[in-house]
Amino acid sequence: MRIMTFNANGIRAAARKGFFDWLPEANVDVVCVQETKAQIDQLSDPVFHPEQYSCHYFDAVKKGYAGTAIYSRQKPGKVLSGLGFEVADTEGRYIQADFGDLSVASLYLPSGSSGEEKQTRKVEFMKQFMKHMKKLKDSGRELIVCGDWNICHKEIDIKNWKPNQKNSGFLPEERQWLDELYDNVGYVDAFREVNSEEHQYSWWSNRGQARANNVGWRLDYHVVTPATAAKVISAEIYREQSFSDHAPVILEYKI
DNA sequence: CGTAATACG
Repeated sequence: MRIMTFNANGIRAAARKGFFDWLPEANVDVVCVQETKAQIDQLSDPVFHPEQYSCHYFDAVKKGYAGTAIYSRQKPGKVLSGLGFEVADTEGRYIQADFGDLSVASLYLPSGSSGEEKQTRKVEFMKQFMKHMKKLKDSGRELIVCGDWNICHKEIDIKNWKPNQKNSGFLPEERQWLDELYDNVGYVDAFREVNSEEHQYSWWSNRGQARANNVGWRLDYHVVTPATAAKVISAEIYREQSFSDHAPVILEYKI
């Protein structure tokens, strides 16, 4: 099973740049999209409902903002939208599709980079989301939470770690929250199971020549249960595919 | 500076 996570930064913009033309070539079974920045009535064009896939969108109430989606070749047994708290539910930040014993989710964790109030909201979301992850762990289901986590975990995951230690996305408390998720709650950064290379980034600033020079951050993860981590075959970031300021990240699993 | 609607990342 091949699964992609992709922050589209506007699914309509990504479509114009050829994302849906490339999709068949990517040959994935599940696509987890973040920042669709559109509401379902703005996505009536068939391009946004590729034929081979069962497509589910979860939009923000606010127009042109946030939103997640899941496309899957197999029709999900069940789709869950939201998490039961305000920010997740009104901003379309979490959608989960269940396939038998396996759940695959698309997460768009809030960004805190545009000010102190946004950072406070992000931290509050993180707190609530940790509870959700603990609950899911206890359910014993096999789980793959794909998405834009908006946190860089380690020095290896960011080009310039030193000057970014006081910037949202690489704050010590954010990195510690991921430590907690991995070391104590028991999840695994699936990408790092098979890929320990440096310079593996999934997001680059639009400013300057950041992407051309690969001055980036790894923010887009597949966070999985240990049993699933043992099934990772390969992990690749498609930096050359410029549909968005994020790159698609595809993992292949023995599922 | 790009995306999409005048904010947000």
